[in-house]
Amino acid sequence: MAVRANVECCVVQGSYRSRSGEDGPETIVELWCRAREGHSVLLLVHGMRPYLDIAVPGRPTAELPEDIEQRLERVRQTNGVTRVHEPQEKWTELGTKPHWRVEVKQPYAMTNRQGSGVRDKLEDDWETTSADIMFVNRLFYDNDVGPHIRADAEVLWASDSAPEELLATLPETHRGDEARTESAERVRESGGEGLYPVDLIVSCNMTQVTQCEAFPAPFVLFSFDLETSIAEETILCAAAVVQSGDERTEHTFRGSEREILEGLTRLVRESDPDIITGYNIDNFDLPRIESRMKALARGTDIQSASELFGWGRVPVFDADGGRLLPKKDTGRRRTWRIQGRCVLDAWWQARMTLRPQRETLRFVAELLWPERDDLHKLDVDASRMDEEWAKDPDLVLEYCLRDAILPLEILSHIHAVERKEALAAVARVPLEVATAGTTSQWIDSMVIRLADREGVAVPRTSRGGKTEQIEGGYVHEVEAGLQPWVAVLDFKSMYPSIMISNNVCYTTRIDERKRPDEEVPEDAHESPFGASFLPASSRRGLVPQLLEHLMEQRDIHKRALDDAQENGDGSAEMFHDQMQFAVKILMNSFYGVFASNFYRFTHPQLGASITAWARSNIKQIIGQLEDEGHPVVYSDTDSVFVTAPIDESAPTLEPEEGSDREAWDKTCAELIGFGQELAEKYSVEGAELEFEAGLSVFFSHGAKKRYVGRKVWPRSEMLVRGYEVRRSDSFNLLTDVMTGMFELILDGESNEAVQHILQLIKRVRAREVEPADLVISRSCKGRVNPDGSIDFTRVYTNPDGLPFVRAAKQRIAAGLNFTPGMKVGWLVTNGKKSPMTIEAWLQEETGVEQTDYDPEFYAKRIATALGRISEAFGWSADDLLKGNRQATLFSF
DNA sequence: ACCAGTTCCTAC
DNA sequence: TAAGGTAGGAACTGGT
Repeated sequence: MAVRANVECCVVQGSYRSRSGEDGPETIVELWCRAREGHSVLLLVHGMRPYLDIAVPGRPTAELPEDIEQRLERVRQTNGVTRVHEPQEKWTELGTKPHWRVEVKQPYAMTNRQGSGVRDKLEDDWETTSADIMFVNRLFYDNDVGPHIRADAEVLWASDSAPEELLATLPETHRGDEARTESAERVRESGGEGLYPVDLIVSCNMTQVTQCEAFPAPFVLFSFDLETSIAEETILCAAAVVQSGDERTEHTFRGSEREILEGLTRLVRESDPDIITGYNIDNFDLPRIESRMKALARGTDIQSASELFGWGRVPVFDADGGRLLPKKDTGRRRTWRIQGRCVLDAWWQARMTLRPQRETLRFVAELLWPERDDLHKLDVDASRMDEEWAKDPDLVLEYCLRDAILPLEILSHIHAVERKEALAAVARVPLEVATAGTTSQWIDSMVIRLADREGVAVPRTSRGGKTEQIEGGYVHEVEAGLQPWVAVLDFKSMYPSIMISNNVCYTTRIDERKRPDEEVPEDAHESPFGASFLPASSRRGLVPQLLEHLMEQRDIHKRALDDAQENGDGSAEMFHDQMQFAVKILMNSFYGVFASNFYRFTHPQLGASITAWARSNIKQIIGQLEDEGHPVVYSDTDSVFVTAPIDESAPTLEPEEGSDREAWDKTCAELIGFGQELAEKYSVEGAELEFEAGLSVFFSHGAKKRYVGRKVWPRSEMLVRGYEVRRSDSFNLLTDVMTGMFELILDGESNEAVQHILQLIKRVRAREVEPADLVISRSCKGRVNPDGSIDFTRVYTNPDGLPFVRAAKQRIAAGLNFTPGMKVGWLVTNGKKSPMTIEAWLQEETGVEQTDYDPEFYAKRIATALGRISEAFGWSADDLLKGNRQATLFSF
């Protein structure tokens, strides 16, 4: 008798299987999930059919073509087509017209090669839509669910790790190791591949899969690291750490390469992780395991290969063994695909969230945990791994294990898993799409399901080439010098707001050429660009609907976040904070996707209109403010920096602790009042202006996107934008001295600031500064050749003219890892030559001290960067280098 | 000394 | 091929 169970889980990844049964072809969706209670689940979903929609090409006609029946009959007779549904009206760019849903045998029948797929064949006579949707996505769209689902399902098998209460309800034929053989057969009967390496295997119909409220799923993480020989390409040893909740288990592997790889594979299959991590595993460890697996496996025997690298969450004993092996996807997908799991590389996550100056694991560990020597102490020279391994294998193994632990620490520190799960929940995609997918996939997930509900046909992603660039945001000129008392105002979610209030959407764009008979109401929204959009009363756009919903969602999470903070509920606080952040990210992604020239619901007029409205709004406000006597000192896209009308006798410096603050506090209050007043005055429905910050002083050297300010509201802090201080390709010494300089300038001590610089330049020339503080770094591209070497010529016109390419080449020559896109550091050893000579900075990895640098180069570079700023006070870069001023134009 | 071209990184 | 956007500053090379 069938036992049913209610499962609440988060979908990690989905896939599908095809079979032909007695009732014809069937496509079964496989969902790999982690249940709320902690066990892993494989869910087989039945009842879905692959399909596409077809319509008569061109503008809709009053009558269908006379031969429509014959045409449809030809469709029915097309090889691969199993059924044609009754027509439904759907909106297209050319008007609303009937669409027939065409079911096909299997997903592959849609697009199989040589133009013989159903889609290709039908395209000659029909307009095809909904014809490039990945089959698994259909479950999420058609059922309107996200990653957190509830399924009322039949239990096919449960391991002993499944929840006790569930096991108690199961007959012996359905549980534990003794029931493996017959259970595997049962799973196959239900369309699965056999006994998947999970805790619970269940099956249900798509109607039994419903949305459940998002919850933090107790994912299992697997982090690993390899140490490899530099001379031989072989693997010397490996370490892995499995994390489940707060528990961690550590494992080390040594011996023959075969033993190491088999050991890792057994551990993956036994510990059953959802997420695979490590440091730069996408570019280093996973490719290395693959190449060693190929060298060690017996020919092309899948069985033998899978013993070494069968990390996929599918049964081992199966003819269809291709899914057992991880694969680097075709195309330029950044990460690997491991069936049933997702790869979350700590390197990439750290890079994106921390923007470290350098990207070695050592550097990131030191950045995050400066006090913890045990995490970044260097005891092994990575560039001499063979010698180190020969000398002290235990030490190398210890080092390897530490490098397997660190990625888990990094992911946890930056809440990477929570962030990805929240993104998945808001975009309503499997976890793997949140971690490895693209922005347009997230937007697709939100837009397509709404389009389906609203009867809008879903066009294919266009393959058009480059089109003309659209005009972007407006940036106001900024004058060099100090400006006291400035209020910063900005539009709240400017682009989303514009899209909502003007009903901007692919489905609302008025196009008299494409739809000449469409009624154009008087109150259409006409953008300054010239394009027009229907008012919401005629047709509400998909995008405005989605954005409005997201805005509401964000408010809900923000309120829940406040409540959680008040109640001291840490986990709820984390959850709602991640959710509101994910909503923000997704809201801001809409504009970019719709302004791109390839997205399926795109038209160049959409992006151009949005930015035109934005420019018009901000310029109008600037004009009004200036007319009213409030000078605008700066503005960028959605912000305005306005001089507050504050009496010249008011203090501009915050008084010392304890001294009389009355005048200061009063002035701050005036500034705040002014800011709030402006925000209220200039806010209109759909274009809300917010008082963002109050600055007691603002400074720029006169370049757009570069400024600093002393914030007095809402918090006291220094605000810096654009300057070297913010840039990851600056060097510490410059960053530090510039930060100090800004502090002094904002305090009105520009003379003092200049004196500091002069002294620093002296110290640099006397070689009295730490070489580590002079390391410059930039990211470096490259193409990996089949043999693993890097080709720089395919990405750079003159690679050897670029210092970072030379630094990358030095790294490679030293036997250290280089992966395209990674940041490389260097010291300039002779700046007089052209190109300058440099030395790659390898000290963090080799432990070998590097002291050679060109003092004059650094003196000059510091003088140039700081001179731009001190120029406002009469000190040019040359003056700084000379140590005195020729002529005094100003006095301070 | 100055210029054009290439490249990266940042602000929105 | 697969793919969110534009505006803008600055460093450097390799020329005149």
